[in-house]
Formats: sequence, C-alpha cells, structure tokens
Amino acid sequence: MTDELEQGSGVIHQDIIDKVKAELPADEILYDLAELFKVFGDSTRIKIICALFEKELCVGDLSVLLNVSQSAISHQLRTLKQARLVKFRRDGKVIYYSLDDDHIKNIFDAGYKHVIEE
Amino acid sequence: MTDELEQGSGVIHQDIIDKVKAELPADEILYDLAELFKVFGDSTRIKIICALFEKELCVGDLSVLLNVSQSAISHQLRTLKQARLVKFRRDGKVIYYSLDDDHIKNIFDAGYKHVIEE
DNA sequence: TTGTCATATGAACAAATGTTCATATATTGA
DNA sequence: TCAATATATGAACATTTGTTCATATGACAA
Repeated sequence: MTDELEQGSGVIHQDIIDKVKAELPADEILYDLAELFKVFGDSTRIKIICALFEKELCVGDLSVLLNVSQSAISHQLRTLKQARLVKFRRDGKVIYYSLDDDHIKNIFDAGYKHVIEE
Repeated sequence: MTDELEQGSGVIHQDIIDKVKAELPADEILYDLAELFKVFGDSTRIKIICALFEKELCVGDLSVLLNVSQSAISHQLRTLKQARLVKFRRDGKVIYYSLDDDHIKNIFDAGYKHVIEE
C-alpha cells in the first residue's frame, strides 16, 4: 500500500502540488488561524468586539446594548476570553470587559473593508 | 409594554450604552462581517485559501495537496465561491481556482500575525 | 454516440455551536 | 449572617456545519 485515501481525485500536477506544499504554513498554525477566525464568525461576538472598540463595558451593558440575554453574553465572553481577545477587571459586583489585543482591530478592519465594498 | 426581552440584566450605564450604540455599524454589516469570518473559520477552507495564495490550482491538486476528498474540496470551493473569495476558469475538463479578491490576503495576514505571536 | 475523466451536487449523518433555563458563585450593604 | 445584585456555568435542545457516499453533469477522445 502506498498511502492512505485512494480518492478518485485525478492528480494533475504533482510538481506544483509539491511546490505549494513547501510554502504552506504548518498545519497547526493554519488550524489555530481557523480557530481564531471562527471566534470572529458569529454576529453576537462580532458585535461584542465592535462595542468594546468604543469602550470597556460590563456584562449588563452588553446585554442591553445588543439585546441579548445576560447568559448568552456571558457565554460568549467566555469564548472571547479563551481566545484571549478580551480581558476584564472587577469593580465590586460589576465586571468590565475590554479588548486584550491590538491585532483585533486590524483583523476586524481587514474584514470590514471587504464587506463594505460596492 | 415597554420593550421586548425583560432580562434580569442589571442595566448599569444607559448613557454609555447609548453612546456606544451610536457608533456601532449597522446590524446588517456586522452580520455580513460575521459571515465573512465564518468562511475563514474552517481549517480546510483556510488551507485552500492559503494554497491559492501561491498559485491557481485545480480541484484534484487541492484534494491531493490537502489530503481531503474531491467531494469535500468541491463543497468547500462552493462555499468560497458563494462568498466571492475565489473565482475559476475552465480548461477542458479541468477547472482552475484562484483567489478573487485583494482583501483576502490582508484578512489572512491580520489573523496570521495574531496567531504566530509569542 | 460512447466511454472516460474532472468536477459538482444532493441526501444523510455525525459533530460542533449558540441559546435558553435553572442554578451557582461572588461581592456588597443592611 | 442575610438579602440583593452581577456574573458565571452546566445541561438540554435546536441549528448549523463539514464530511461521506452515491450519483449527476460537462467536456473530451475514440
């Protein structure tokens, strides 16, 4: 046996495949990258991110602002926290969230430019 | 009745909420933006995109290169096509795919920078 | 035409995801 | 200590999503 997966995919250009393969970033990096974009790929989370560009906000503020339940916001903040996109500080009972990273704006803007075109 | 959704979310700063709300892009734009990032948020698709940075490739090439079935590649190319991220040209039986947009690289790079840090 | 090759597509299915609901935790003030 | 408030979390559930499998389409060569 040569290699797994005998797909009927007509291999066309093995030389090109090899060349491109050599240029591809490591699988793990591309996996992480997909995971990162996945976090941006939900409208509730994008709205949270976008809101936090303006100002740090507490959970209640976000809930009212985006008209999403407190629980849902909290769950999504957890996702954002795990992706290390947001940080938080406590002030008594209230917890304020803000963006944790400078790249976030760049990623957002790059996508934004694509979306608003034409 | 005042407004839908009487969440028990302790509204804290109505003034800030109003201010931030005024700055948020339209809902539809943020929705589209999330949809765009969603397309980047799958490792197979990211790999396809990344491969196409190097060179136009046919379905068979992509299938072998990424070790993904022809059908799966084809389905994902459909998604990328619908998002107008790839275009294609036919040459006999073979169909070559390439990237359709200059922003794609910017979006990818912005995410990439975030991922490779530290 | 007919057969073959490259790609597309629909149905089915398992896995991942986002929200809700109920409840837990943590902090403050009485 | 107790009640109230802000937030977090786990389980359940409905959707969405990505792959597979089988098959259809379209192009070429014989």
